[in-house]
Amino acid sequence: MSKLEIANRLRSAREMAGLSQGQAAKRLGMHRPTISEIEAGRRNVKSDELLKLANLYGVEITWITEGKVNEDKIDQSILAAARELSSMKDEDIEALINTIKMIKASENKDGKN
Amino acid sequence: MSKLEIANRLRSAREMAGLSQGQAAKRLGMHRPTISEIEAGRRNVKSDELLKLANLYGVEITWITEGKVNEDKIDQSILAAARELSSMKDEDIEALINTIKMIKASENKDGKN
DNA sequence: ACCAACGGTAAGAATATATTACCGGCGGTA
DNA sequence: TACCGCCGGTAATATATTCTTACCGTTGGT
Repeated sequence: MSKLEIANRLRSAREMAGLSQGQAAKRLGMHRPTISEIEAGRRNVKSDELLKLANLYGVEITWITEGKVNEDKIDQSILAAARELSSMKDEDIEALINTIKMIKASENKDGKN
Repeated sequence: MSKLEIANRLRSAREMAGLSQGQAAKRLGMHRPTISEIEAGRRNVKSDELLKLANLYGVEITWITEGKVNEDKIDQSILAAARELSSMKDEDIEALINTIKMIKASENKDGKN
């Protein structure tokens, strides 16, 4: 199903990025047959591979997985937060705080290419 | 690494969606231990699972994988409330906003189990 | 006490992946 | 022609992961 579509879009993205399977594999520390099998739809893509592939190919993950492009950047974010906060339920705030802790805990991570 | 972050966000998303591991597993035709192991960061998430999970939980894939959401706008009413939380850094605030949006989205979803 | 649901995890079977190697095709070039 | 280097596909098998069932302790309700 969407596995094949993902495979196809991964191949398209790689080609649009002007990379061979070998080049992509080398850059990501993967083996070339892995790329080949993935693009053939015979091999699953792990979520962290998906991240690295999308990043290397310069596309958004949602384009790989769903074929959709996400638009804008977060700008007026803080304003947004304020309003949303006011209508949140207590349990949601609790979950939110847990998430904040999580964010804090994983703060020193790298995500860029 | 990001595998653990993904695991944490998957758990957060599930909880915010108000689903137990068993409910989520049943809905997606997965086994409960699979969800458990994924959320513990011991099991890889396949790309199609990622798709289904994000969909079920009512969050965007990019939030799961990268902790980011590209989305719209809101107002400025309760700015003060947000500022209270704003001993955080900008990047954390950004993540916070994304989380809030996610929570709101899940509220209107199929909250019930 | 019971019961039901939750989430964690152990263990062996089943499946998937990693890694190496080999294949044929294709452009260039001598 | 032959040779070369790079490309992408794939076979083989040792290794790793996942599936599946089952059991555990905890919690909340009756």
